[in-house]
Amino acid sequence: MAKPVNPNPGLFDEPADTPEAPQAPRVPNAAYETILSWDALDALLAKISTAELTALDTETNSLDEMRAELVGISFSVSVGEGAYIPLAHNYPDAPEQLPREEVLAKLKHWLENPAAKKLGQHIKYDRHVFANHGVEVQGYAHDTMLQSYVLEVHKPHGLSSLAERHLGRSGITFEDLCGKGVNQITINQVDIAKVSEYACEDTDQTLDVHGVLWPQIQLDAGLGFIYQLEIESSEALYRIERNGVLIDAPTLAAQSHALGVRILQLETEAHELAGQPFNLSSPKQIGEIFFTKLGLPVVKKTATGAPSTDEEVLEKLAEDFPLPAKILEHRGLAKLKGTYTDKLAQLALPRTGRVHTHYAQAVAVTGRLSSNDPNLQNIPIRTPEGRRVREAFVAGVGNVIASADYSQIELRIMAHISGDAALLGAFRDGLDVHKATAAEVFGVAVEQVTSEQRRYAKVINFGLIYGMSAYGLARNLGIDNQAAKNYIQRYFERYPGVKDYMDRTREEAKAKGYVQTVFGRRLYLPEIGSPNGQRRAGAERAAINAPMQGTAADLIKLSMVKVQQVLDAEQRGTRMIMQVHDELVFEVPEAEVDWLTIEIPRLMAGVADLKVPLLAEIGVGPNWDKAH
DNA sequence: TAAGTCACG
DNA sequence: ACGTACGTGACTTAT
Repeated sequence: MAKPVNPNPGLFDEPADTPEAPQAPRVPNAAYETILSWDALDALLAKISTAELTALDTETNSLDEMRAELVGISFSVSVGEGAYIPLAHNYPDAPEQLPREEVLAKLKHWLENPAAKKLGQHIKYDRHVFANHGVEVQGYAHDTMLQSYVLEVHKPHGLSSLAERHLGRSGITFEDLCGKGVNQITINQVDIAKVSEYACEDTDQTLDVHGVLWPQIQLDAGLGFIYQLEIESSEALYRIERNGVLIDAPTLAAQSHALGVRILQLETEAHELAGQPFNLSSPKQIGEIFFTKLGLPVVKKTATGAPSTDEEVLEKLAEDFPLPAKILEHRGLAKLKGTYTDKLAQLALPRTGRVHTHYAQAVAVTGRLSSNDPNLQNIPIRTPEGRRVREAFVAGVGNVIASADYSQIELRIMAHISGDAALLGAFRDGLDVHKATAAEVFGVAVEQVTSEQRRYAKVINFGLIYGMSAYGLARNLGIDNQAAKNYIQRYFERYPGVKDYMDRTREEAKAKGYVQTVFGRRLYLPEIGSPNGQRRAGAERAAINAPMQGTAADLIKLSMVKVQQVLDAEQRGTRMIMQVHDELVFEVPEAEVDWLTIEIPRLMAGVADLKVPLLAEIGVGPNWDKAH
């Protein structure tokens, strides 16, 4: 039977998949107020000044937080109520609004007062928006997005999802207001009454969601600790994003040009070898040329059954044929040019030449950050040509770049959690851990370990962190299954504590449906009980990896918070400018280099007292490449 | 919008 | 017998 058409989607939709969600009656709109006079603003200010906690939200003309301008501000101090101050609605015949800068001047004291406690959904964004108007908001105590991330990392964290899931409330959507696709308009072009309803609903629902989630967090000391860490990290991340990183555009342009010349040359050569023109960037067309026209052997297939042309396949085919090598080189260079050397300078702010990434704090299920627009966490380093991109990450006049990274952080965490005596001993003795592993697995003295054996041990150690199988290890080392099995068996004989940890973790995941980091972050594994063996096995591997990756994420967040706190307290000129999972990058006045090279590693190593020492190493140079 | 590929830790 | 290493984001092609 066909569902009846809903004339007003979003407003009256039933929550589809949350039978446990309570059904609250829709809030009467009468309690939502639009502020258009100074008297009304004064009354609002009086109200929020005495409130215990105020939900605060901005409406803007852009999702790009560095460029977004305020269109209006909404507030709620009790559930069911709300107030909206329209500031920059400029459609034809829009009512006269209070002047934006004067309103902000009036609100500035309250906004910047740390004692005036505030709540928001994704507060890092709003911090940027206010900062764009010269206001540095203080007193942000809560963020419902981060509450959800801490409590239910595997579920969506958008406000509308939270309101549906926890309150059974729905509301006006952004698309209802502004449309979508090419016809989408910005919120300043939308009727004030409609936006007021929408904006008040946002702060109202935020306060309402907070009332449900915050008590749940308070029930568990570990979750409370992690939540506080997330709140403090949010501010540190805001500072990093705001600082941005200086990009040397001419260097990138020169690299782009050189890459372009070589790419064209490779195209010509590839077309000649193929006997016809084709698009070297199209795996489909490569497949046709390789496997249909030239009759090359199919090495492996993709997820959808098509013959694969990925790097591994091309390497293999390049042993016997000339064309795959051309494509391989073309792929690499086109990736560098298209993703990095062409793009990074475009994303810099013209006035400052700095790029400002966005760190997503509630995306990665392990507790890690992710970085986007641009992603500064996947800048090349593994090949010499790629690594040159890092030469374009530079410091301003009188400054240098410093990079501090945790050494072997995940293996150290594995040693801590497992308590394995041999692994703990290796770290306590300051050994080269891969070499030590090789000595154990191959049964030779540490001094006798060959570079080949060390390389094997390194792959094994990585494999352990990823919850490897013999099959996976065999593929990675290019050895047969039985040999891989033997290595793993040998490893577990030498490091029985690690074996126990792996077994315990699988059991814990199955019993509880989640695993935890050292600091109490929970990582849910919905597929751990799946009847599908493949999915279940995947969840088991994730269960083994998550405590290590997640604890490492906790540690670097602790470091970011601590380091920023010290930089502020000592009024240093050093600025934190990037985070890359186990690495923090700084722009440092030359006069502070001596201080920083001692103090940052000390701070990073000191954020936690584990059964193994933490080690952070730091390098300094004129650019990010030379700082390693 | 999905698929394939590849950049990072 | 199965057939994958854990976690991300961006680009290009093709539908």
